[in-house]
Parts: sequence; structure tokens; C-alpha cells
Amino acid sequence: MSDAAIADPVGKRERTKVANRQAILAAARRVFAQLGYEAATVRDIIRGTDLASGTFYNYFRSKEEVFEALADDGARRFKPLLRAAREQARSFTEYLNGAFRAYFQFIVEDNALEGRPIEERRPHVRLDTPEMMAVYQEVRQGLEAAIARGAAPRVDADYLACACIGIAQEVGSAMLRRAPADIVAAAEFAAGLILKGLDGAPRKS
Amino acid sequence: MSDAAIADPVGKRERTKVANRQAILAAARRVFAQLGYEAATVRDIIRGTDLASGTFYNYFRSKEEVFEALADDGARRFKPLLRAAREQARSFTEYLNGAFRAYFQFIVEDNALEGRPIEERRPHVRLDTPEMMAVYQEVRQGLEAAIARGAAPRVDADYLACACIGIAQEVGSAMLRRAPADIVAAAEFAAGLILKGLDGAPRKS
DNA sequence: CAGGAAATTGACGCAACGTCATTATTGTGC
DNA sequence: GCACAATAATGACGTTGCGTCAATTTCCTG
Repeated sequence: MSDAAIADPVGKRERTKVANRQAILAAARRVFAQLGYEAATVRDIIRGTDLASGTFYNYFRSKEEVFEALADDGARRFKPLLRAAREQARSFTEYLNGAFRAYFQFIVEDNALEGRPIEERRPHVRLDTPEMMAVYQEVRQGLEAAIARGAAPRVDADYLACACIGIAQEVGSAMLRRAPADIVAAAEFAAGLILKGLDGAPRKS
Repeated sequence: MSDAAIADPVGKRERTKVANRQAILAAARRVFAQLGYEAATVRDIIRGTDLASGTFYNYFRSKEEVFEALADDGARRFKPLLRAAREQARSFTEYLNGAFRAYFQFIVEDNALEGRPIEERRPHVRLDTPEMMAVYQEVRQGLEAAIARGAAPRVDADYLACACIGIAQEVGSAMLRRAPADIVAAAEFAAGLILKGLDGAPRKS
């Protein structure tokens, strides 16, 4: 068989452990989408797998921790895209545009699952997981690099990174509410705003 | 007696109803600050008042609803400040600066309570309560008015409002993490960024 | 002041939680 | 291969917090 593809965990122990963890995360994703985060229970999640209730606690301490793991996974998947946008860009303008596009593309795909409205899927938990911090760092480093080589003015990089993230989140949410989501337009708006402020944002057609 | 000060609810029924509601909200504020939002239970909150557990459910359906009421209260208190910033401003630049200052001032005061780190006090969540929507509307109307009279370019007002809110939230959080919080500097950064993009943001000292 | 409307109370049944002794599975040394 | 240790899965169980509701208290009204 072509199990060579997944060569990393050799022993059966290791393999089922990874598989179980993934099964729980997949079930949680479905359950959150269907019942909403608040209404979902640990039992609902574990029922979505072929595991017993006690087994859940071998992998996560709580529903919150499962959500954090999902968020962490998302951040882990997204970070390389952001890095790629940075490396492929030939200018600061291109970098910003590419980064915003990558994010908007990402959230469109991530919210493709059918079920309850997006707001109810999200939890009442904090999202400052390690991988989320890493994304912030990547954003900040990208901006600091641009500042260092003179491609951007010497502004407060922390505030700037936060502003970019805030814009991405809020404009991204607004974009998702529209049908159909226009990723390119949203990215141009966000990047234009950062670069030149209101004068740089696209005029409304 | 000088009950003339609070003349609105005349009957004792009405008065205790308002008082109880306020007591629950005040207790919830304390409990969320002390235990963190997730760890807090309805019982913890009600224990912070001199009411019985059942009484809680005469006022709120759940812990979540209490939090929403707190958020709603905040939004209700904040909206007039935003409106005032709009009416007092003599230019669009002044409006933006005043609005951001008002918000940053507001969150500084709102987070003055001692206790757990701010992130654990509240769900890091998009709260679409009625009063929150009203704040969004106020922001949007302020921006649309500026666009209408030519003080700002004709950009997508929805996206712009979302971008302003996103910047306010994220830069505001970053500001709170710093000691001491410099409201004026943060507002200048945010307003400068909106107005002229990176070129408009203050250079780092 | 009587009678009724409205709010408060806390005990109760229930649902979900998290634990843990037991059982099953996998890895290891001979 | 087999025995034995190490590790993980299981689900029943005690615990905790939830939301309800009949009984009780408080307030209003005529």
C-alpha cells in the first residue's frame, strides 16, 4: 500500500493517537457548525466520533481547548500563506495586496461548511493561542522588514500590525456577509487604505 | 426624603426591578473580572448579590445574556460620545481624531477594574447586539456624511466603517497592553492611518 | 385593609461534567 | 511467538451547575 505518504508516525500507537485527535477536531468542526459553539457539548463532539466519552479527556481538557486547537490549526495553515505573500511580493504594495487576498481567500474557504450562522460557531473564548501569536509576529516582521528597507515609513510597527489585523478581520467579516464575496475588491480596499489612507482606497463604482 | 433625584420609576416594584437588574450586572462585572468569563457561573454571579438563584432567571436567560447586556450598556453609553465627537468636529480630521480618542478613553475607563487579565474577562467575540449595531450605524453615518459633503472620497462606506472599527479595536487592545496607555498617541496613529495611510501615521519617535 | 397581581425564593430533577478503576491494545525483551 | 509492561480506551459514577416551579413574600389597587 502507499502508506509511504504518511511516513511520520511509525508505530500504531502514534498513528491512532494522531487519528483520534483529528477525528475529534473534525467532529468538533461539524458540531460547532451545526449546533453553534455555545449549545455544543463535549458529549455532542465525542458522539460524532467512534470514541468513548472518557477518551475525549485524553486529548483535550475542555470544549474551549478543542476550539483553541481548531483556531491554532487554522493559524498554522495560514501562516505559510502569509509568508509566501511576503516572499513573492516585488514591492510593499504587492505584499499588502497579496497578504490581504490570502487572508480573505482563507476565511472564505474556512467558512464554507454548511450549518448555523458564522457568529454562532464562534466561541466565547480568547484566541491568543501560540499559533495566533505567530501569525501576529509574521505580520509584524513583514511590516518591519518593509520599514527597515525604506519601503514604508518608520511608524509604530506594533500598532501598524494591529491595525492591519483589525482591518483584515472586520473588512473580512463584512465581505463574507455580502453575496458573492469579492476577495479582490476587499483586498484592494484594505491595501489601498493602509498605503494611502482614504485617497488610496478604491472609489465606489 | 430626597427620592426626587431618581424620579423616573415611581412604584417600589419598578424601582427594585431596576435595582436588581443593576445589582446583577454589577456583580457579573466583578465576577467576570475576578474569575474570568469562562470560569464564571450563574451561581457565582447571583452569590454576588443578595438575591436567590431563581431570581436571576427573572432578569436574564443565561450568563451569555448577562454579558450581552453589559456590552449593550457599554455601547449605549459610548454612542452619545461618538455623536458628540461628530457634532463638535470642525473638520473630518478633527472628527476622526475625536472619535478615536473618545473610544480609547472609553475602553481605558471600562477596563479599570482590578482582577484577571482583560482577555479572560470577556469573550473575544463579535457581539452583534442592538446597541452594538447602533454604534456601527453611527460610525457609518458619520463617515457617509463626510463623504456626502465632499470632506472624504467616495469610498465604500460599509468597508470603511468596518475598517475604522477594526483599527479601533485592535489598536485599542494594543494600547491597553502598554503601560501607561497613551490615548492621544493611539488616536493620532489611527486617524492618521485612515486619512493618509502610512504617510499620515505618526513617525515613531 | 382585603384581595389579587407580581416578584422572590430555594429545593428539585436533569444534563453535562470530569474522574478513575477496569479492560483492551500495543510495544518490548527473551 | 510469548509473557509482561506500558499505554490508551472505556463507560459508570459522583459532582456540579443548570433552569424550573410550587410555595411564599411583597407590593399595588380599590
